[in-house]
This record gives sequence, structure tokens and C-alpha cells, in this order.
Amino acid sequence: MLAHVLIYIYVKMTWTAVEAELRRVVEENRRLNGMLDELTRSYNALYHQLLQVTQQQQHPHRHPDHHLTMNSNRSSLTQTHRTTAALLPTPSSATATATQQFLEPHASSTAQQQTAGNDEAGGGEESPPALSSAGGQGRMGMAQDEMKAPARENNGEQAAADQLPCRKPRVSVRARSEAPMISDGCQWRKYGQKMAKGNPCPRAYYRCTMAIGCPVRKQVQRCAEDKTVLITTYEGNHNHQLPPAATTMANTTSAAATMLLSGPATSRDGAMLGHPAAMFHQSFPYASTMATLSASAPFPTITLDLTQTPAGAAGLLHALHRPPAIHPAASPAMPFAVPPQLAMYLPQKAAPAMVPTATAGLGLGARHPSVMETMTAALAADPNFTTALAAAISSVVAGGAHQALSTSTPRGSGSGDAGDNNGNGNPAPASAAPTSRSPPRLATQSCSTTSTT
DNA sequence: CGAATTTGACCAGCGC
DNA sequence: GCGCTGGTCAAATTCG
Repeated sequence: MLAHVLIYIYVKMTWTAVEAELRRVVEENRRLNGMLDELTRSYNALYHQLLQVTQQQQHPHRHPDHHLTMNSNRSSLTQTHRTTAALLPTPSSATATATQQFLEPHASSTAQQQTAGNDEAGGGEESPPALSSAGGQGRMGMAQDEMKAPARENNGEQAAADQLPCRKPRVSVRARSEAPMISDGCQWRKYGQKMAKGNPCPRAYYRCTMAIGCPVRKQVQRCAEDKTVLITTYEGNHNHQLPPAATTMANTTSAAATMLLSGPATSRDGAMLGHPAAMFHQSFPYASTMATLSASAPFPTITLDLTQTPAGAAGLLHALHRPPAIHPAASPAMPFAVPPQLAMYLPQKAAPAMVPTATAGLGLGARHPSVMETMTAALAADPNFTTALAAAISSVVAGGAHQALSTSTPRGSGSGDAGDNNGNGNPAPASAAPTSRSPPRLATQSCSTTSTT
């Protein structure tokens, strides 16, 4: 009898917690919907402005200079592939296309094909199915063309890419690490080392060996100014399934890049008020200090700087776990897409992985501690964060990840998902309300990093 | 002995 | 055209 009463009380409490969480999620969802409407309206306005400008100017080669703001880059790069906004199907898809094109001509062409049935094939190069399909299929599709060109033939592909106005984009991660190379879950084989100009430290070249013919390369180099800073630059798309550890890093970079692409540079542009960039930047003002995008020729490069102030790093981590909703695979309704380049890191199974209210960080960290070591390094200096981290570890150790997922412990452990969310590494937007950046979230993120140290 | 790393050579792009 | 630089290759070497 007593057991029944206890069970009843337990269920009651749990239900109350669930209800509270549900209300919060609904509220957040409403807020995001409003944001989405706002974005759509802004894009419509911008689209018409762009059309007007295009009609007025009629300049085929408008932006020969690569050193432009991100806005300019997008437009110029887009125009390089196709003839300006006249081809842009709809404001929303156009934006996605522009973003994709900026980073990956291959995928952009696909996106264009899908949206407008236009088969320009992105300036002549082959156009794999790419990101059109959600998650891993998209990635695998993207890699198909590259699979055709193992080893040597990659040169040919690269040569073809070289002819493109927009070469393969890169994702660069700056992090403090004593290790010669950060562990990102993939297997790499060193194939070269060079002394780069202006840096006493050699630059090492690695290629992914997790699959035959995987075209992904990465460069590792220590920062000249601060040799404790390790700069890792990724290039290319994997043609194979990524281990969860790899997807972790991937999610980090992809989320940051997504945020970035819609962010800093554009927000500087007054005309872009209402742009998702501006909006996201309002939410994550620190992002501009943590991530930068450079389209300086020939590689557009997204740089994630995890070496800066702990507060900023923590903020970035917050942000990194927020944008999943803007990933096309996860939320096709959003008007802008994750960069295909970064999509290589995205989870193979996007939808199932999107566990609501789950904080990616915990799952990531719980599974692959070493992956987040760079962030750990950046964050370790913050005492408050360390405290939160310790709390998170305690809760996880005590309750277990899955229990943490259950709503029996309303907020704190509720943010933890040590489960499959990893594949995605991103929490549902509902759990990522800017206003509800609760310590548990921080803690869970830190948790992922702790195990690395 | 096979796999991984090292390292000098080669090639292509770019600026002058 | 020439030199510089980044990126890659492949033979030699090292490692497990």
C-alpha cells in the first residue's frame, strides 16, 4: 500500500515536472515560430530589394574582390554561379542556396535544382544529391562524386574545384591544446608537413583514413603568436559514416558556422535588419568574437576560436547547442541552411537524433570525452563554469544519463542526453531558450569536456 | 613485415 | 617570366 502511495507521489511529481517542461517547450516553440515569421518577412523584403538592385545595376561581374563582407561574398559568390537574383526561386530558398553556394558549390547546385528545377549544376561541376536529403544520406550523397575519385583522382576533382569561383570551404578550429593534434573521432594519416610562411611551427597535413578514398583533409598547425593554440583546419566531405565522436566536433562546427553565416557580418549591414543573422546575433552577441568567416581567396574559411575568454567560450557553447533547429535536415522550414561543408559533420540520422529537451553536450561528452577537449581547455579557467561542471558530473554519475533524460528531475538532469542525441549533438530549440540558460545546460556541456582533461 | 610517419621533390596558383 | 608559397606525392625511414 505504501508502495502504491509512493509510486503515486512519484508519478504525480514527475507529471508535474513534465507538464512544466511541456509548457516551457510550447512557449519556446511559439517564440521561435514568431521569430521564423519575422525572418520570412525580412527575407521577402530583402528579396525584393535585391531584385530591384539587380535590375538597376545589371552588372554581371559585380564583386571581383574577395575581400568583402560576408554579405557581399554571398551575393558575389552566388552570382558567380548563376545570374543574380533573377534565378533565385524564392526568398527563403534563395537564402539557403546562397549560403550553400557560398560554402559548397556542389550542394548549392543541388539545392538550386530542387528549388527551381534549374539544372545549371552549379557552374558545370557534378552535382551530387547532397544535402537535399536529411542527415547522413545527404552527406553520403555529397561524397559520392568524391568517392568516384579516390586518391589521385582527387587532384582532378580539386582541379575542377579550383576552376570554380568558390573553392572548397574550410572549417578552422582554434583551441588550446598541448597535444599535437586534437582528437575529433576520425582516423587521420599524415601525408605531409610544411613550414608555413610567418610561422615557426610546421603545418601538418592529414587525410581521413576511415574510408578508402575519403577526400577529407585537415591541417594542423600551432599558432605563431601563442604556441599553445592549436589550429585545425578541415576541408572536404566525408564519404562514410562518422563515428559519434566525429559528429560531435561536427555539430559544434556546423552549429557555429550556421550561426555565423547568418550572423556577424550581415548584422553589421544596416540593410540586413531583421535578417536571421541579426536576430541570432542579438541572441549571441559573443558569437562574433568566437567565430569568424573569411572569404579571402581562395578558401572561404570559418574559424571557431575556442581560445578566448571563458565567458565567451561558454557563450559559444550555448550557442552551439542552439541552432540545430536551423539545420535544414532538422527543420526544413527554416529559410537558411547549414553549410554543406559543415554538413559533412552532421549526424547521419538527423530526425531520430533530435531528442527534445536533450542537451547535446552531455551526450557528447559522456560518449566521447576527448572530442571536446579543446573546449575544455578554453573553459577550464572559469571557476564558475568549473563548479557547474562538477555539479553536472555529479548528477550524471549519480543518476546516469538516461535517468537524467527522464523528467523526474525537472531541469537539471533533464537537459542531459547521453543517448543517441549524439548523432545530432544538438538539442531541440525548445530546450535552448536564451532566457533559460540554466546552469544545468552549462554543466552538461562542460561535462562533455571534462572527461577529456 | 605491414603500417604509419618523415621529408625532400614536384606541381600549381598567384603576385610582382 | 620568375620567384614565392601552399599543397601533395612518394621514397625512405621508423614503429609496432
